[in-house]
Amino acid sequence: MQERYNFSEIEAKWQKEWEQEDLYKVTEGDEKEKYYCLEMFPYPSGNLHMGHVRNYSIGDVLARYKHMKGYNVLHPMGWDSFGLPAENAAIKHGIPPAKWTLDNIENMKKQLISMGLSYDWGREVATCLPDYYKWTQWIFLQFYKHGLAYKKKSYVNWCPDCATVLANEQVVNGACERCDTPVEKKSLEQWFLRITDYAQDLLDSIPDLKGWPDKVKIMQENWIGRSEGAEISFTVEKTGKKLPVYTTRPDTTFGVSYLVLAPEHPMVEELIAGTEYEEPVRKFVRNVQQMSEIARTSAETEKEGMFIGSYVINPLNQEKVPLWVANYVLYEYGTGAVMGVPAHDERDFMFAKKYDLPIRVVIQPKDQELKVEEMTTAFVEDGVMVNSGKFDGLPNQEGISAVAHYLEEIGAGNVKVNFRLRDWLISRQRYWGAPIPIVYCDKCGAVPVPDEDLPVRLPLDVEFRPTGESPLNNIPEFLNTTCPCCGGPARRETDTMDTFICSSWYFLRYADPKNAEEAFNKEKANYWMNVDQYIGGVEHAIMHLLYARFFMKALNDFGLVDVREPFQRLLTQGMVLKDGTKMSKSKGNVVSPEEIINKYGADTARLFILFAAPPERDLEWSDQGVEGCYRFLNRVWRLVYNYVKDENIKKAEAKAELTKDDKDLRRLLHGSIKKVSEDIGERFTFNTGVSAIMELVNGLYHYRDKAEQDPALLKDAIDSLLILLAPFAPHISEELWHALGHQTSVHTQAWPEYDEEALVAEEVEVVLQINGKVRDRLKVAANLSREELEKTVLAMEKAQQNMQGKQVVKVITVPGKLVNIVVK
RNA sequence: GCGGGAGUGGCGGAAUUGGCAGACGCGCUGGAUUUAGGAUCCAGUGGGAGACCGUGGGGGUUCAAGUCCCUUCUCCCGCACCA
Repeated sequence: MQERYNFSEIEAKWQKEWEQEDLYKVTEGDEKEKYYCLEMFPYPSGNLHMGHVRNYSIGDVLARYKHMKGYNVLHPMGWDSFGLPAENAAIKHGIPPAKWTLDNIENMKKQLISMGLSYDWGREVATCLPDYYKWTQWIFLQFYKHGLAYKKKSYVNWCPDCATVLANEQVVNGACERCDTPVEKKSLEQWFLRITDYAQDLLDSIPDLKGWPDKVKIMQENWIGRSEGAEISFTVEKTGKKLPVYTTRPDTTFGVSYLVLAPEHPMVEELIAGTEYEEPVRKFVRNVQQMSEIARTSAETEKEGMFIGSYVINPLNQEKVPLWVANYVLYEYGTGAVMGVPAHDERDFMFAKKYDLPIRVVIQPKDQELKVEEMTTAFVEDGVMVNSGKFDGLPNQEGISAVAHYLEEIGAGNVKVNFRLRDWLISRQRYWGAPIPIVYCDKCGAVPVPDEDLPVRLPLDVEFRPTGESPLNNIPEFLNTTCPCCGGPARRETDTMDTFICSSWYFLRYADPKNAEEAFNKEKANYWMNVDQYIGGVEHAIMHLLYARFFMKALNDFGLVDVREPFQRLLTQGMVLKDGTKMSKSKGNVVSPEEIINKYGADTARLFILFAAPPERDLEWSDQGVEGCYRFLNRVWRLVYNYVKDENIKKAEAKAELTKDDKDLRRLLHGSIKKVSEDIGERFTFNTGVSAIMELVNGLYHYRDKAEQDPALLKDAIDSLLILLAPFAPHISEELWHALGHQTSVHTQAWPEYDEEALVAEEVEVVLQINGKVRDRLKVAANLSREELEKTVLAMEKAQQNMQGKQVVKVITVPGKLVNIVVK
C-alpha cells in the first residue's frame, strides 16, 4: 500500500475496473425489492457544471446506499439532447447540430464517468436519436388517436429571438424563459395537447404526492388554478345574441353596471362594424394588441377601456348595461368577457371611478352600512345581499350557489369550474427537435403517419442560415411525401415538438431502453415504475414535473402502463453559489468541476458538495471547504495506512473483556452507523451524515493513541468506516477496502447494521438547572432511577448554595437528562 | 398584492419529539515534530475580567423555547389584472 493518497491514479483505476466488471448493470425480476433512483437528465451543453455535480452526487449516494441495503437499484443516465443551442452552434460555427450534440454527449459522459457515478450505462438514452424519437412520435400519435392532440388557430406566444412559439409555461413575466426576449402575440395554427382534460386529475392527486416538497405542490396547485363560479349569459340588445361571462361571484350579479370584452373578443368587431364606434374602437384594440405582454398583463398597468356603442340585458333584473372593451380582460381565460361590479371588485371599482360608471352596493357588511359616496375601495369581504330582489337578506356565501342555481333554472347560466391551466402548445418552428408525425393532403387533410413508417427522420444534411426559419421548409425531400390515406401528393408538417415532450417519458424508456418493437415493454415498465426517488432543480417545479405527470396519466389511460404518477418522492436541490450569487460566465465566478476533479479528485469534490449544506438549500462554494474535505480523505488514508502497516495490532490476541475505551469506540461506531443510515435513507441530510463519519474517524484516531486496543473491534470499526464512506467517496473507499485485504468490491458489501445494545452508555452526564438555567453538570450511572438521580443532584454543592434561604417551589427530574430546581 | 422559505459564532452549518445552543468542517490561537517552511498530530476557540449575557427585534405560554403562540423587521424564491 502506498503511503500517499494518489487520487488520480486510484480514481482512474477503479473507474476502469468497475466498467470492466459491469458492476452497476441491473436487470429486472430480481427477488430483491426494486428501487428506481433517478436524477434529471442533462441537456448536453458540452460541460458539466457544479449544479450537475451536486445533482448527481446526491443521486449516487442514494443509489449506492440502497444497493448496499439490498435493493435492486435502477440508476440510469441519458441526454435531453434536442433543443435550440445545437442550432445556434450550427448557425454560429457551421457545425451540424447532430455532430455538435453527439460530441458534447461524448465529452460530458467522460466527465460523468470521472465522477465515479454508479450508472448502468447500458441503459443510456439520447432523445435526439431516431431509436428514441421514433417512440416520442409514436406517443404523440397515441395522444392524437385518443383525441388529446389537436391543431387550432389561436393567439400564441412568439419569441422573436428564438423564432418559435412558446408554451404558456415557457413565458416568464411576459418574456421568453430561455432568452428573456419579450414575447409577442401571433395568430397561428398550432398543435396542442389537451392537458386541460387532466386539470382536475392533476390537481386531485397532488395530495398523493407524499414525498414531494410542499413548495412544489403549491406551485403546481397555483399553476393549475382551479376556480369555482358560474357562467352567466347576458343578452346583447342589438342582436339578441347571448354573451356569456364567467364570474366567481354570481352573488353580485345585481350589482353589474357594465360588461367588458377582451380586445380580441370576436363580438367587438361584430358590434362596431358600420357604426360610429368602428374607427375609435378599432384603434383602441390595435393599441392594446401592440403592447408587450409584460405591459399588458401587469397588474400595475393603468386600466383603459372604451364603450363600444351596444348594451346588454342583465338576465336577473332585465337592466340594460353598457358594453365596453378594456385592456385588462384576458381573452384566453373564461369566456373572454367579464361583468363589471364596481362595488365588490377592486379592478372594477378603479375602472368605474375612472370612467364614471355607476356603482351599486349589493353586499352589505354585517357591522356597518356601505355608502357609495364614501367608498374609496371595493368591498370584497362577506356580507348580506341587498338590492338583489328575492335574494335580499341572504348571506352572500349562500347567495353564490343560490344565484347560480336560479340562473340555471331560468336558462341564463350554469355553475362552472374554470382552470388557469391552458392546453399545452407543443409546436416549435425549429429544426433540432422530434418532427411532428403528420402529413397534410389536399384531399384528406391532416393525416397521421402510420406507425410502420416511423420514425419520421430528421434530415441531417441541412444548411443553416441566420434567418430564424426552420431549414426543414427548404428540404424538398423532407417536405414532399405521399398521403398515407389516398397515396396522392402531400406535405409534411415541418414543425417539431417541444423538447419537454421528449423529457415527459424518458424515465419509462430507461426501463426498456433497447426495445425496437415498443416504446417500452409494459411488464418492465410496471416492474420499475414509479421512480422511487427523483432528484433535480426546483426550476422544473412546474413545466417538466407537470408535463411528466400529465403524460403518465394519459399513458395509463391508453393502457400502456399501470401507474398514474411518475415520481414517488422528489428532492429539489438548491443552487450552487459563489460569492453569494449564482455561478455565471458573465459574473466570472464559475468554478469548473473538471478543474476541481483534476486538483483534488472526484471523491473530494463529491464529499464537499454533500457536506457543505443540506441538499435542499443553496450551497456557497468555498475553496477552503474543499481543501478541508481533501484533508479529511487524507486523514482516512493515513488511518488505514498506519493500521495496515502496524504488524503488532494484527498479531494481538482478541481480548476477553472490553475496557471502557473499547466500549466507547464501539458505541461511537454503532452510533455512526445508525446516524449515517438515517441521514441517507430517511432524512436526506447528507451533510450531517458526512459529519458523523468525520466524528468516527476522529474517534478512531483517539482510540489508536490508547495503550491497548481490541484488534477485532478495531478491524470491525475500520471496515465499517469504509463501507459508510463508500457511497460518498467511492474510489478511496474501494482502494482502502482492498488494501485491507478484501477481495470483493466495497460497493457490493451489505450495509452494516447497528447493535442497539452497543448504543447504551453506562454513564451519562446530567445537568443541574436552577430555574431553567444550567448551573452544574454531573456524571451519573445511566440506569440511575428518577428518585436516586434527584437525591444525588439535590445534594450537590451548587444546588445547596442556590436553595439556601429560598423556597423550593418544585423539582423537575428528567432521567438521563436533567434536574431542574425551581426556587423563589 | 398573494403564496412559500429563511434569519443561529469570524464563515458554511448542527441541535430529528419543547430538555446541556453552537455537532462537524473552515478560519484563528497555542503546543509537539521539523534546520526552516509546509504537511501532520494534540489542545483550545460564542461574548464578557466577572456575576452573567447570548439563536433578527418586541411580547407571550412553560419548571424549561432556536424549537410553540402573537407581533414586527430584513432577505431569498414562486405567482401576479385569471374576473
